[in-house]
Amino acid sequence: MLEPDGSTPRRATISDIAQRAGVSTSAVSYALNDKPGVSPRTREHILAIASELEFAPAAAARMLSQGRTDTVGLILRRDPRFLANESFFMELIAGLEIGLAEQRRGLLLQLAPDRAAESSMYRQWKAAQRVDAVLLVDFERDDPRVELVRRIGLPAVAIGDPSLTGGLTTAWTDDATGIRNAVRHLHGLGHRSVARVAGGPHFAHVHIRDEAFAAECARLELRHRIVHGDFGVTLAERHTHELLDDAESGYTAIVYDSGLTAVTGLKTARARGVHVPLDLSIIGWDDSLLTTVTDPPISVMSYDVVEYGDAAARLLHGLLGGTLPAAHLAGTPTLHERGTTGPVRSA
Amino acid sequence: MLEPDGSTPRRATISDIAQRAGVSTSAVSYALNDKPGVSPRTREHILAIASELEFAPAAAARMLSQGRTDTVGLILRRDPRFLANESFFMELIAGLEIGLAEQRRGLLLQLAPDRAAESSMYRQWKAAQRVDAVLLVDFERDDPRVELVRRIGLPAVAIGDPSLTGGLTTAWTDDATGIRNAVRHLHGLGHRSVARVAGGPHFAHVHIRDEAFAAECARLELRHRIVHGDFGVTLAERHTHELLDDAESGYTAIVYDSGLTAVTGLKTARARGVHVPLDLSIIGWDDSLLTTVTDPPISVMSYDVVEYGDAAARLLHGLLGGTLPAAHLAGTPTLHERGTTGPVRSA
DNA sequence: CGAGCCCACTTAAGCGCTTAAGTTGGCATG
DNA sequence: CATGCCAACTTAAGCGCTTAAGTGGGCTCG
Repeated sequence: MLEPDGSTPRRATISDIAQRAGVSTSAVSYALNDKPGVSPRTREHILAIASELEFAPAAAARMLSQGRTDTVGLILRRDPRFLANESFFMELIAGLEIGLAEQRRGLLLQLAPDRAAESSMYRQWKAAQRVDAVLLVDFERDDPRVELVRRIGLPAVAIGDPSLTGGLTTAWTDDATGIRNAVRHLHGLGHRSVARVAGGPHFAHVHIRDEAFAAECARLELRHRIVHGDFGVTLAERHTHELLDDAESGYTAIVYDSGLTAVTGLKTARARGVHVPLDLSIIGWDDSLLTTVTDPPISVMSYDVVEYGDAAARLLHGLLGGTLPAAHLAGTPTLHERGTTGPVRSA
Repeated sequence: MLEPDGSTPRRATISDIAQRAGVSTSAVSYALNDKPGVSPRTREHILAIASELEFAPAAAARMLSQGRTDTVGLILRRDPRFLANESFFMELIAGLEIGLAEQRRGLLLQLAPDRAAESSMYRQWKAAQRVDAVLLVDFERDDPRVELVRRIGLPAVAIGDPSLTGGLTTAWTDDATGIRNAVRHLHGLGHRSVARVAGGPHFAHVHIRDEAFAAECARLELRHRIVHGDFGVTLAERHTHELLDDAESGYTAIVYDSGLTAVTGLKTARARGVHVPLDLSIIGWDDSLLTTVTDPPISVMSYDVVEYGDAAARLLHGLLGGTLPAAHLAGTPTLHERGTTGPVRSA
């Protein structure tokens, strides 16, 4: 493909095709886009030449004249150093890619250090028409992005609970039902005093799990308690100690809000000589290698995140196709029982 | 920002600015791009109007007339389901983003199911001028992508060992020196019989580590052996058993090629009643949560992957700026000693 | 004091597509 | 056999920028 002089050849344009085929560029355009206006014979001829030249329409030219980019944006507002700790994002991205690939759309990825940077990036993308739509993750309560994308007219698909996405097209997982099932399961095993080590309460999903957890415990008349941390190791450890110190309450099960905190809880309990699961049952959240390599492996509430991403991509396709915004349930976390849950040791 | 009728306002173009400022569009263009041709007074005036209108140049128009997209592409040829297992990629992406953000470039991310799909995506990107350059990861020996990007004239930065990237601009980490140091460290601890549980031998970095490992062991007159797997749990377990079964060789240390395999090795040894690190020292590769949550935490060879990505982004900037291709050392894996390495138990 | 020069602009062309609005020539129709 | 119509095209305009090539007026300088 190199020219005699060693330079890269000029890429083919529709004009080149037109010239070779002896037609106008518009005929070529019609043929390539499968639109009426050319005879089957001519169309085939044009298509043949196009493929011979390995033609692909210049993305920029298409964008400019069509006003669409076939690209969607995703901004992750996370510390780059900790991003990799959450396999959730990588799985979500994987799922998104699967869905987007089918739609022949690309994914423009960006990290933002803070909320201001994130917002200005959305504005920027909108103003520069860099993306056709965006995906919103990591919802918080009263998330300002809902209002923002609406105001600037940037199509968006939210990945989070519908109660917080303000009517945007939403892909969600039913965490409330999930945690209710977790509580019920523990209740069934004989646990009567359970705790929850939660993430930051400003996160929407944390709040939702809080409410459902408390409600279900109350319904089943379980003694219960929730402590809020930040998904980090330090607080998870401290909170686990706190709960285990509380002999009066005698918690026999703890539900953690992530895989990492659950692992931390397991180690902490172990270090105190508390046997898991005989003395204490532990349930984590979200499946990952982390929770499977411990000894014993940790029982977790989880759902298929890759599929979740795929579902979001489909919703996005619908949205851009004109479907009206709606929430779409993409899964309910299910208990994957492994080695850290069991019946209460008979007193 | 909504019009009275509820529709989104038309975004501002340079014509709008030109009109308001009472100048031509070219004057606006010169002003916005900081080029000569407008007086400071006019420039300021134009800039003021632009910011008032929240103007951002249409990316597509820019691309079309400039022939550049300010976007770089990254294709990951990995099974979406397993992608998240390697925190490496997420960290690398994080690093890339840091570097790219400074250059005001975006990252177009794509997953590919196989090599054919990957190759055709590069061609596609090149033909459609979707990206200015690409980043190449996961190098294999005789990697066909080196030839491909050269032939189609797609600027590329390779992330891998220079011996395999065929003269492309390359960011690399010195795995050979890394593993030599690991071997030396073990030797210093008194180990005289060491093994290596490696990943798939078609991977470039695996091969490089193999060679350096063998050479260093030979130099230090250590009994040694390498077994090749696939970075997966099943083979890692089998191989660990195999090595520990080999009483004659009496391996007292095993170096694994990843975090996951090291964790697997630790579990396997434990299950056999082999004490780590008293009976067996274990070294993993690449830092991740996985290796820190085990008990004991695993000693690993690692380097700063985020920085690695950042370095790659910088190289890319240079490449697009006309710097000649060169290899750039971005780090040497260093031993992070934690709980799985120790002196040989005196016999 | 006129020639020439340069600064600060404008005009116009072009990037590679899409698409609305012509323009044919062939055919059926009354 | 003139009329009209439709399929199969072409022409031309436009998307929103960049930039090479003008243009005119104020200035310097001999």
